[in-house]
Amino acid sequence: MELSATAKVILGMLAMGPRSGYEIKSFADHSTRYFWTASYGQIYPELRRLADAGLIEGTDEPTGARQRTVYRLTKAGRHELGKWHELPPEVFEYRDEWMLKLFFAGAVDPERAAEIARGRAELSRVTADELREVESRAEGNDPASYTVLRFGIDFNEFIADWFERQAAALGEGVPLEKLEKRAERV
Amino acid sequence: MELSATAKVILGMLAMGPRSGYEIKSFADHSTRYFWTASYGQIYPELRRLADAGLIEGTDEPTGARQRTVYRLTKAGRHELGKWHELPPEVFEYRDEWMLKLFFAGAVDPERAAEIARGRAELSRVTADELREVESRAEGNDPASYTVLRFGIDFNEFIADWFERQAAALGEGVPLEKLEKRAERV
DNA sequence: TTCGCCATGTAATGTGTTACATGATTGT
DNA sequence: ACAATCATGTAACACATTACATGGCGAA
Repeated sequence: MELSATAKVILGMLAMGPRSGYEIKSFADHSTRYFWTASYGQIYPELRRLADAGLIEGTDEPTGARQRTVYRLTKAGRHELGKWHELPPEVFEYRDEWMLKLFFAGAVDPERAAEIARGRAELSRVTADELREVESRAEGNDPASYTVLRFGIDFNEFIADWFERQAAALGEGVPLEKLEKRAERV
Repeated sequence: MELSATAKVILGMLAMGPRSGYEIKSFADHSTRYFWTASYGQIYPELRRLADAGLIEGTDEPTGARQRTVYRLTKAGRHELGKWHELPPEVFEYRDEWMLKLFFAGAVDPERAAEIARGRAELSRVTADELREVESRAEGNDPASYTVLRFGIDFNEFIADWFERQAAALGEGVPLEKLEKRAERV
C-alpha cells in the first residue's frame, strides 16, 4: 500500500500516542513543519481514508458538546508504518527563491546580490531562533527526534553564518558595522 | 502581474541569453534543479503564456527540418523580471523524508536511527560530489551564480559531516549534542 | 541501422494550499 | 461579552510530475 505524504506524518504521530486531527495539526506545526508540512485540507480527508483502510480507528471523545474524534493505530496500521519506515527514504525537495534570485543576479541586477545573501542569512537566523524556542519547551525527547531538532538549529546557523560572510564578499554599500553587529549575535 | 514558479526560471534564463524550451530545460537540469526544478509539462505551456502576455517573443530557428523556437525577453519581460527580482523572496520549501523517518524512529524502530542518519549523510555526500562536477565544468561564472554553486557544495558537505557524527552517536543510543552538554555541565 | 540527443507538446493524475463555513469552550 | 483556542470539514484553485506521443539529426 502506497502511503501519501500526509498519511506518513499521521501514522507516525499516532505511533507516539492517540490524537485528534486538530492535535496532529498543531503538533506538526511545532515539530515536523520545518521539513514536512500538513494542512487541514489534507489531514481530515486522509484520516477518513486511513480509517476506511483499517490502518487507524477513531473513537468519539467529545469535550462537552464539542465534537472530537481521537484516532489510534490499529495493528494493521502499525505494520504498514513499520514497512514504510524500513524502506530507504525517497522524498527530498528543496525550493528556495533566494537562491533563484541570487543565481540570476548577475544577469538582472548585480548590485542586489549582497542584499539577497543578507536576506537569506537573516531568514535562517530567525528559523534557528524559532527552533531554539522549540528546544527549550521540549521535554523528554528521545534521541532520534532530538537529533532532528538539533540538526535544524545547527544547519540554519551554518547557513546564516555562510551567507553573512558571502554578503560581505559580494561587497555592497551596506555599512560594515551592520554586518559586524549581525556577526556578533552568533 | 503574478509570475508562476516556472515563469521565474524561464525569464531569468532568457535574461542570460536567448534559448529554446529544450535548452532552458537542459540548462536548468545542470544548474537550478538543486533548488528550483522545471519540467517540460510546465515549460512549454508557460512559454506560450509568456509569449501571449508579451513578456517574451519566439522566433523560428529550425535546424534543417527539425523545428526549433528560440525565445528572448521583450522590453516588457525584462521590466517584469526586474520587478520580481527586487521583491523580497518568499518561496522556501524543504521536505525531507529522511528527517521524517528519523523523527519517528523512537516510536517506530529506534534501532534504525543510526542507519537513517548514515543514509542522509551519504545522500549529501553524493550531491556535493555532483556539484563539484558542475563546478569543474563551469566557465566564466559571475560572482553571484558561483556563490549559489559554492553554497550547494559547502552546505551538502556540512550535512554529510554532521550526520556522520550523529550516526556514530545514535549507534550508542545517545545523540552527540546531549553528551557534549552533559560534559560541559560537569 | 540503431542509439543518443535535439525538439516540442498534451493528458492524466496526484498533491497541496487557501479560503471558506460552522460551532463550542475557556479565560479575561 | 469577547477573544483565543478547540474542533471538523469542503470547495476552488494552483501547481507539478509522469507518461505518452511524435519526429529529425548525427555518429558509430
